[in-house]
Amino acid sequence: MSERPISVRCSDCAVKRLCLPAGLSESDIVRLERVTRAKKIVKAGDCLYRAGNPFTALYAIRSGSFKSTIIAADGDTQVTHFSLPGELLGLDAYSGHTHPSYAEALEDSCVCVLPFNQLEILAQDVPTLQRHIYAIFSEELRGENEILLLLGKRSAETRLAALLINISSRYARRGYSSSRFLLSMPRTDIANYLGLTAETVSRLFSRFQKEGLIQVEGRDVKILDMVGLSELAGTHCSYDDSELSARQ
Amino acid sequence: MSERPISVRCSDCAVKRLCLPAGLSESDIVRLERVTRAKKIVKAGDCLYRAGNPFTALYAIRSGSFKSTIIAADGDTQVTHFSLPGELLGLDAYSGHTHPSYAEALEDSCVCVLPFNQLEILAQDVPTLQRHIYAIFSEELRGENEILLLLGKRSAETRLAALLINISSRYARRGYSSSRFLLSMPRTDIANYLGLTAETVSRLFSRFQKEGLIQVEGRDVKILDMVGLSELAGTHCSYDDSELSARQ
DNA sequence: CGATGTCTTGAAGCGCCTCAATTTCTGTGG
DNA sequence: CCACAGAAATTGAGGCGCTTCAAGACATCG
Repeated sequence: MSERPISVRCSDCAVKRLCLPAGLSESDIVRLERVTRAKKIVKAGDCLYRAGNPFTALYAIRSGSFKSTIIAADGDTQVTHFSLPGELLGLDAYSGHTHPSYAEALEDSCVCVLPFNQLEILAQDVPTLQRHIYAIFSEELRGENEILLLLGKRSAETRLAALLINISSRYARRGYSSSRFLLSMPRTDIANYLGLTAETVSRLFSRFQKEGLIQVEGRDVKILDMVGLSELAGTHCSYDDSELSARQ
Repeated sequence: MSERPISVRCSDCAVKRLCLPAGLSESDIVRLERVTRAKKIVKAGDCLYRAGNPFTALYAIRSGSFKSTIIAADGDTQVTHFSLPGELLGLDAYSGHTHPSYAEALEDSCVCVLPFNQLEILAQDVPTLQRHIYAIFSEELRGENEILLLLGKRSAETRLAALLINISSRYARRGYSSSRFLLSMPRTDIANYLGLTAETVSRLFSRFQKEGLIQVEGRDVKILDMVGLSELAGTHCSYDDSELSARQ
């Protein structure tokens, strides 16, 4: 896990529309760049941080993807998030001064290191940034509630359909195809995240394919019937406009 | 749902240790009081806000309790939170400018209205308050992850045991008994929150009683074997130190 | 007092898990 | 390049935990 200066600026970044620079003025972005200078490469399977590590910074994903997990006292593990470029990691660590969760790279990834005390000071000075940070926290909470609904009330097929629709729309926001993508996580992680077993997830993938909803080959997923899948998910594609929109 | 000036100041408030004033200096508390002047009485069964209502303020619970729910497109409901005095409501509303959830009073309750734009301005000026707000957001996220673990991986008995331990410790923090309390929510809400049915919850209450872990009579709960219940919950009483501790 | 909502208890059914066997994929070294 | 080992994914059969459905007990309130 090397830490080296990679000369990429926010204003050139592929995900600036989704990340902290969103909505900032040119000059404020320049100030933000001073905070986001450090980058970190995390290889697939390595952890960006582990539970118990001191909290010093937030991390913005530039490329790659991560899974967040917590481990209970008895060793039981729960995958709580899958994170894509432009999203922030570490938000849950502020209050306890240590990370309560693990962030493991699902593929070779690159993140911006955002020392939180510097970000805090900058936000004090740049109301737009401050509001954006609130919005990210708030949006994160809103999203968690949707997952609670999924885990609390929904059938296995609905859960998987909802995840596929969710990932699809998040890829779309990033300019990738919404109908075809490569899942960066293994079936076991999907199952764990959805509160299911890998076997059930595998069976569902097969069933969805048989029903003509998707076409799968390992982690390569093609959505053939977006409407049908959305109906299964029960969200009516609502994820499309559920991402953060921190206007003003 | 009346809105009237009730002359109570933060410095006199029963839950100031748990609420926004925590850690603030005398003079900063005075400034905070100017923001928190408005109170609102919400009668049992009434909603403090509903999904779709414009977001204008956060609410700090002074007395009583609330349940937060979201309603899916198909009408399915999920209880996402039970909130007690000193806790904040409305945090999930910031990003979308409207509340995504409902907050219904479980009993006659009183809240402080915190107009968010005023709070924002004050926080800009009072770093301790700013950090406290971050801490509350962050803590909230951390808590949600624990619930995900509960819903994703735990058996019905573990879920209920964990909820009882959780509520017990939250009452304790407020100076009430940790071993005996009155649940303000009906079985259906508990079941919904835990992703179970009311019948299952009822059966578990009966079983816990038969096993000598608790003594229940309707909503009146007495915990007879805190250690045993904690072991069932799998948390080893970890909820005790999981509340927000927004030092510096 | 009946009406209504909450809670409890029982019996039957189903959805997902568990266990197990096989196939496919991935990387590694000969 | 192929052989091999280990992991990941698939598929099947059986079982269990919780849900569903139904009936009754209990409390509260007009």
